[in-house]
Amino acid sequence: MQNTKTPEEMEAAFGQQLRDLRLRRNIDQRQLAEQAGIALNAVKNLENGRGATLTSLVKVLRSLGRADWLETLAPAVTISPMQMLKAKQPRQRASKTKGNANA
Amino acid sequence: MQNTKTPEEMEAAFGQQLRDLRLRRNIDQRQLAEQAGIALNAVKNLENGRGATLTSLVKVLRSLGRADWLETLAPAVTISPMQMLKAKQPRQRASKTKGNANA
DNA sequence: AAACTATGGACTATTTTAAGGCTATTGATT
DNA sequence: AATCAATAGCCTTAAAATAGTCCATAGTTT
Repeated sequence: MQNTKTPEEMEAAFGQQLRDLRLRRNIDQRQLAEQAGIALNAVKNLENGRGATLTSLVKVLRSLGRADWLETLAPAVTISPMQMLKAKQPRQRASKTKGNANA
Repeated sequence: MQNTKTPEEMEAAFGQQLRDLRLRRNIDQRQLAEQAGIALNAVKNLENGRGATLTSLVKVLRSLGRADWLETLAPAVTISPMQMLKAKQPRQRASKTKGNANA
């Protein structure tokens, strides 16, 4: 069962979360824009899911004190020193062999 | 103690995580771009932190099966039905009173 | 209910990114 | 070590986002 949301819907829902974060801190869009160092319009775009750049998002997250969230996408896999010795270095490019490695 | 990373560095580090996700699935940038329905260059931009749109990011996350991550930014606060009765409806706009509500 | 003000929406100019193609590099494979 | 293929980088054009301003709408406050 996959998510049926369209990218547009996902952006809008995401914008709502940003808004929630901002409101919990009780600051208005103008203040946030100023703190983040971007235009008020950029904040509006983000919250309304009307298109934004990753740069704007990052700056806003920093301002909201949630920059750490960006690091939670692909948590680094930690292995023991013993395993480390055996392990081959991680792949830097996708491999040719069609049979793909893992899920 | 705050993070000293610049927005640029954060974008680059984030791009690296995207790359990690992709490599774990062992697909190349071209395939990912195709699946996501965006240009190969957009994928490069994302992974190298050279500027990207939120739309591109969302499409890529969908393709990588990590769209759910987008919903983890501001988890909705759940309260009991009893609390619900007392609770005032959440703020829709930042308040004027300078004393801000919560951290 | 009246006043106040945060937010949405539109508009224009400017900057940035997407798209598509092409080459150079370099990791991976045999 | 030689080949093959994934990726970086650059170019041009089109599309999209930013910035700045103004006004309309609608929460909030008094």
